[in-house]
Amino acid sequence: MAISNSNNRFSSKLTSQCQNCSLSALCLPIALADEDVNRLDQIIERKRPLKKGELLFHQGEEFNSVFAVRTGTLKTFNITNSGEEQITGFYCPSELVGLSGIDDNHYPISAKALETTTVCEIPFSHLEQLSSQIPSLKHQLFRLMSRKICDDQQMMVLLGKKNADEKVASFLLNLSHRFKKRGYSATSFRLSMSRGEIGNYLGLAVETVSRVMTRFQKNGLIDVDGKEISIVNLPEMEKLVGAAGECATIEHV
Amino acid sequence: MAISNSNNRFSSKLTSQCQNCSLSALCLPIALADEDVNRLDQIIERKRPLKKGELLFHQGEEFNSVFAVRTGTLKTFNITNSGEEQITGFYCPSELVGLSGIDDNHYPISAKALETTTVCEIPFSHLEQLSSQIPSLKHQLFRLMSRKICDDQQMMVLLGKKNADEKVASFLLNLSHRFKKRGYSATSFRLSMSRGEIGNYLGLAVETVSRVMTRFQKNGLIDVDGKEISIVNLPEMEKLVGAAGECATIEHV
DNA sequence: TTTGCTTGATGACTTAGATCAATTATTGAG
DNA sequence: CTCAATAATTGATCTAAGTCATCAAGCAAA
Repeated sequence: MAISNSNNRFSSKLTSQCQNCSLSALCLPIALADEDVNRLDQIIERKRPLKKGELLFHQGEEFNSVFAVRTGTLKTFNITNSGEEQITGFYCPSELVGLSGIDDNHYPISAKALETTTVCEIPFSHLEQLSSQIPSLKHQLFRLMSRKICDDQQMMVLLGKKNADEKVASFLLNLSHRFKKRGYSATSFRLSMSRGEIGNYLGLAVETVSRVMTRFQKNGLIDVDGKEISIVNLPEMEKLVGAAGECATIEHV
Repeated sequence: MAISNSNNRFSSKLTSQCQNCSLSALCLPIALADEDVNRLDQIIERKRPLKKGELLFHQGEEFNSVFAVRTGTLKTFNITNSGEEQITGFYCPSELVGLSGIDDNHYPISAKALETTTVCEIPFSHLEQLSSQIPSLKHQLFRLMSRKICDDQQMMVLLGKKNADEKVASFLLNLSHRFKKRGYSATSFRLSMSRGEIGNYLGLAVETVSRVMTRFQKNGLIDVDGKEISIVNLPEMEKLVGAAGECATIEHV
């Protein structure tokens, strides 16, 4: 029940947010055992909201917790030797941030709020301990990490092999699928990141992102109004990306 | 003792190969408890060697095991919708392949031998079970997966932000560090992959890889003789890549 | 040894996307 | 609401790296 409100803490009833949480697969299968749900629920801290631009954690900081986004959006990035920022991911509600810090006990990236954002903090040592007692919890953790590896590798394919059109289309469809999975519209949503951030993430210049999106609109693939996006011709977009089939692209957590 | 010979199975003495294995951190801390080492050792299967070009597992196949490379080299790749191969990684002795299959119980990639290669097969269900009984084993598994996430993200930075020179230099230094870590020369080694495979992995055309390496040689950075590589001017190469500092680049498992 | 067959190197040319520059929208602080 | 600051669009040019083409060097089969 990572994403429930505190006043539900000791209730076995799940809030609607919980049901869409990436941790739900982690919580729900064991929801029957109220005491387990409560044990998990009790290690989770709800933090005060982050304002736009605030850091959740920064590159090099000691790792203690992973975080589930409750509302809002985060980006993760690292600062390269040449001082530029390289965005490595965007995190929507119900997604988990910080797993890369487990290895050497320090976060290798920073996480920053793109808008007002609330998160659940899950102290990793507690989670790990609890996972010893609840095998299905441990298995879900392995699965989550495996999924992340899978997704990152799809991103490598995108960066290494795709052209600008395919990159932008993949990006939009990926967001679409993530929204849909959580019960929001798959065809109409708001981008919480700037064009510059999209370009940075996709390995493209801002201008290229802008041009591609304008062209997509001209060709009737999407409808752009600032940060509001509608996918008008979903099949054509999917054709552009190259249909489904690849790993967990579509199932991006 | 993932990488020991079978005749050492019931001995608590670790072979030298074991000591350099990525699983050693996973084995050695518990080496004191002979019975634990034996328990781990007993679930591991040594497979017959793979010949060059043979598949260890293929994209879509049911996931059952992760594999530790004992000798030789593997590449992992997936076939994109357009039918091209995209290489996602190279695996040297002591490195672990297959973690991306945990998520949906099927490997999302294929793994192929670049030369005669032997691996230890570690049935994941057994490993997971054992990890319930040995907390340090579980922790090491989390760390290994976290490390992989970290490394893949560095690869994303490489693909998204670096130019051809930086890509090739990063690649060579990464190999160098991995060899060094295992007690081999950091400055002189043999590439088991073709120029084409390097290019595919780095998001470059074969010709570009070839030209960059030739230029590096002209500038006295490296010495190339077919697949044999010597890094002549390590400091200059490191400067080219942009020094250390980033995540686990240098600590690539 | 000869005949492919594959891999790598190198030159000539092309191009996708970057960079530079100038406008035009948005945003948000006071 | 107003105005500076920031973000997005659009056009003109430039360039890093891709593509195409050729040749040389290994290597394997016969």
